[in-house]
Amino acid sequence: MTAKSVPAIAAACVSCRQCALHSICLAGHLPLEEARALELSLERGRALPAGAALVRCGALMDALIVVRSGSAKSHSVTLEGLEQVHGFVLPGEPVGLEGFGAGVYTCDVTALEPLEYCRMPMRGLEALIERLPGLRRELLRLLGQALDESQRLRGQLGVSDARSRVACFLADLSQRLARRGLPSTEFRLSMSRRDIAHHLGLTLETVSRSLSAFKREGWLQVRARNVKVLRPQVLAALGSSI
Amino acid sequence: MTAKSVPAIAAACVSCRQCALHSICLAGHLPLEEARALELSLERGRALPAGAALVRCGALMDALIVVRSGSAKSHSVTLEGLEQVHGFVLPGEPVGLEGFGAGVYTCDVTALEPLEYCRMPMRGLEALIERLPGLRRELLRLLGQALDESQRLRGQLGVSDARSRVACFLADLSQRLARRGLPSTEFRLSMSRRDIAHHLGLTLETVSRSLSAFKREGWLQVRARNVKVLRPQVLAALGSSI
DNA sequence: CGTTCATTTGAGCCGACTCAAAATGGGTGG
DNA sequence: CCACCCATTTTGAGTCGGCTCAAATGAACG
Repeated sequence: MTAKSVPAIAAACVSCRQCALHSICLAGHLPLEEARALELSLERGRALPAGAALVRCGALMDALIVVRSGSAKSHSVTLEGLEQVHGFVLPGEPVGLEGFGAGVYTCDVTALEPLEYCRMPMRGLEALIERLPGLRRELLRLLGQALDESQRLRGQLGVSDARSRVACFLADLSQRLARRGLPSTEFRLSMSRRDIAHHLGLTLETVSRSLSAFKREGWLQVRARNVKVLRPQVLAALGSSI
Repeated sequence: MTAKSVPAIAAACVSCRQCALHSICLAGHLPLEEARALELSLERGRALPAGAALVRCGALMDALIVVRSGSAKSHSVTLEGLEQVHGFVLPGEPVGLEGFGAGVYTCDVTALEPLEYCRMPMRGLEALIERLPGLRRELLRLLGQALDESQRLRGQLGVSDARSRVACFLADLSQRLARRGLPSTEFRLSMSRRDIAHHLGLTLETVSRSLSAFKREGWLQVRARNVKVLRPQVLAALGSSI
């Protein structure tokens, strides 16, 4: 009695309405012509195989990239050669926003599965920012939100134990999937235990043990990378409060 | 033979040239009249006593605030009532940038000592953003930089032990003081051990023990909140590499 | 069907936490 | 100026969670 194989995250593709660029594409209160002008400089539907680099650390940030389908991990390597995983990118989410800091990407973003993305060249973006107030606001909003999430997650890591972190990770992932209209209680993890561990400041063994513990207590089914959440409330409670 | 009392961070006040708003105030390539217009809507030199709130969680973000002198801590409270300290704000640094996410501040910022700050109302800011390309770029840069720093710090917390974190904290503080032209090897900590601990995901006892260990090994002098760094390289190495 | 990588599980150890008490420092009022 | 009080900081002892090292199991792919 285990979780059955379900379509990978890659199989689903958000519509423009659910895209993080939604309010940019539709450009708030823009007249139709302006919205069209925007889509003209937007390169859509580019594809990458699993394991390919969407963004490379140190490269000039010459475009704003948003994942359209599939998933990726944002990561970098410390001076000692240890990998830190900053986060996982789901469809509709922008990539490499921290590149606005220096105009250069400061981390790698790697596809975890076959992936599609949209690309908005910076040159065109800056010109549009000048004309479109909604775009300006949306960009600031995205950055502010990313900053808030990063700080909040860091707080979590500081105060919670291993099981809470894993629960928090699952709850967050589930919630983000739900927001995209994807199945949120039964899904396939596109990242390895090692990736999860490096994201949560744990070892892969500890992540595995936590998942096994959840399974043993009947809160979820885990079989390899297939997950089925049986007690969402319990996970959410573990993740956010204890 | 201990560190002598030195002026608190509060005693120093950055000039506009060292301010994070520098490129905003001078507004890049702005004609003089525009720079003057900017300073007109900028409220400078407001003051707060130690312990007062510079920003309150949940409050509407109606201005962009930059600390001018003194220092503050950015913090919030988890659901369980545990305090998490997101960071410490030094002169010249902006405050509450994550408020751009929802238009509402998502953390408290509290003065650690008597403090002065500048305040740029959002209404005026938005109008200026429309007109001044340099201001737009600077704002995105600040947000991107903050995001990058937050992610980088989170990575540190994930992989390093207690002593490395404390060393990293001291090295970072020292570097930021130096950038402001303040003494960077001998200074007074404006925050408590508890604040440092909650910032680094440790307990206050562990922070104290780490500082004592550094003292014992001759890397720095610590006496209450007065710190004198004797071996900057060692601290930096501990913080960034081990 | 075999190879290879990812994941699970076990045993033992170490560092950071918890609980507790002593010491230090800063500030206040007499 | 001094004595006192309070909060902060330091130090100690013991426990436990997560890490390390190691081996077995399971899954994926050609």
